[in-house]
Amino acid sequence: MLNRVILIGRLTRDPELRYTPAGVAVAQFTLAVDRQFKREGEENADFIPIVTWRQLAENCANYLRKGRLAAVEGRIQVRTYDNNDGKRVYVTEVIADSVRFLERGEGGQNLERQQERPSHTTFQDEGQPIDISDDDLPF
Amino acid sequence: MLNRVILIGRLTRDPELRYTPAGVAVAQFTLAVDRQFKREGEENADFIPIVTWRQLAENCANYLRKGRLAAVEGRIQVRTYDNNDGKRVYVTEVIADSVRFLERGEGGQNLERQQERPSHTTFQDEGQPIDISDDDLPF
Amino acid sequence: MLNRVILIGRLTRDPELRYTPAGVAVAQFTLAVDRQFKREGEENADFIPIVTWRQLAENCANYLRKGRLAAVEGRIQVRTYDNNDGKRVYVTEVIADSVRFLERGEGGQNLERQQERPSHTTFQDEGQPIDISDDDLPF
Amino acid sequence: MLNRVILIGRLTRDPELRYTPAGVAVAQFTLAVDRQFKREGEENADFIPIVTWRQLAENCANYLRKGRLAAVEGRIQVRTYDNNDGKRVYVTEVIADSVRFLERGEGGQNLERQQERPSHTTFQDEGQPIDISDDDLPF
DNA sequence: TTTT
DNA sequence: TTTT
Repeated sequence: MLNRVILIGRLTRDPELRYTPAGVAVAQFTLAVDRQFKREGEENADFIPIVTWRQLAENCANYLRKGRLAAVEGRIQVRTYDNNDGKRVYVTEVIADSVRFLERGEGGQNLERQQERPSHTTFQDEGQPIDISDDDLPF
Repeated sequence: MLNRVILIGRLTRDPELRYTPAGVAVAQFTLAVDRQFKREGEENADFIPIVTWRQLAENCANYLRKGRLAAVEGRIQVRTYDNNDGKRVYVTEVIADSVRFLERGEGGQNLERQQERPSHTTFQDEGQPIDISDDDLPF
Repeated sequence: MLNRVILIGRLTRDPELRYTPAGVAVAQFTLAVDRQFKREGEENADFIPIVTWRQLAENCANYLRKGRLAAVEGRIQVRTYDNNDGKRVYVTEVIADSVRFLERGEGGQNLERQQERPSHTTFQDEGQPIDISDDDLPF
Repeated sequence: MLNRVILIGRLTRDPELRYTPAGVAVAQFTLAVDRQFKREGEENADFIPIVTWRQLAENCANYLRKGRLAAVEGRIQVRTYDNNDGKRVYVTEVIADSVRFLERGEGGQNLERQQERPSHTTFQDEGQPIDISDDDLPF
């Protein structure tokens, strides 16, 4: 069925790049998406965890940095696992199939990895889902 | 910033209708959204919690039932609270501003509340967010 | 950049299936998408032309019929050509990459082609755009 | 039914602000939305006409300029009218209900109207559609 | 040229 | 009629 999410927000930290045991790249970061209406005594943003795979993961790790504005297109995924206390935990993430960098990287931290970075480029994930079980996941 | 979600799926149960202390209607239900690609030994759907407010909540409670197909438009919201063990818990929900009923209700459980129900109608939330804190929430 | 469209509506006619000179399937149909607010003396729907390619085109031609409810995901494309009077004409279409059939086909016209039709299935286009010029287009 | 469009692109010109006979503000501009895949001998962008109403129209006219990057959320609308030669003409536009300015205005043309302009602000249309017929339209 |  |  249909499951589509489009977000524009800023990264709360640099993306974290890892690899599955099978060697597939995964990058994770959190988008702070400002809310339209602000209320007293409340956060004014939603902090939404984003997951990207394969080449898109590597591009995000190479070109995105904390504070940068990005547009993310993807789908909501709900993972579930049992924690140490035997309680079921629900993890909701957006699996991105496209990430657009809305600002050029002009300085900032970790610049060394940003040398060849593009500005205003869209990166796509073109892959099918990978056959991994949750315990293969590097996080 | 931009935060938009569009889902099509089926209700896993009848919607639950409650009221805030201030008397504002809230309805909750879960949408089972089938995944595009199926993998071995895994759920083939994401179960996504939906929240609706005001008149839209009442319409959902009146006209939607377990198993029905619906299209939901809204935004991702991440709530956070500390549980009994003093652990921070993250709750991710889709706050709907429009719900479209994609099937007429023709029988099924709880029919009594469905007498005047429409088929293929879209209901909208037209309101601003309500000023409630988390402990006002009836769930 | 980002260009995303999501529509739910009914087909105004059966899809038209054609082939480019190179043998690539193209299907076209129009979705009638009801407007939220109705006004006096006006159409109550937008009639939006949809184009699908390759296997998705064949699936639409095989399983979709006039009057059926469908969800379409795609992007807006604006083609331009010069007509007989030497005037520039703008054609706006939605190029679909996914079509979901929201009703099973239970009779209706052209039933012969509907024998094996699925209900509530999503079909995807997985292809890259094809290298054709406008005069290769079979319409 | 559902009719949702999300675009990110650049304005091809400054917005044009007009008023209906009843005094309602309308702004129009065109978004150049780069295509994902480029093909030989073809435009690499779709040029999509955007219409905004009321306060949102005034904000666009005040703060958006040619070349600026913007995110637009809205719906596809197809208008139809008969031209001088008695031919039916179809006009497809995106009626925006939210426009986000993705770049601060830092110089450029027509700066005088940009003094108090915000950066990275989202403006919303909150109105119902206005009861106008096509010949009231100022364009 | 329009669907329910 | 098109933007970077």
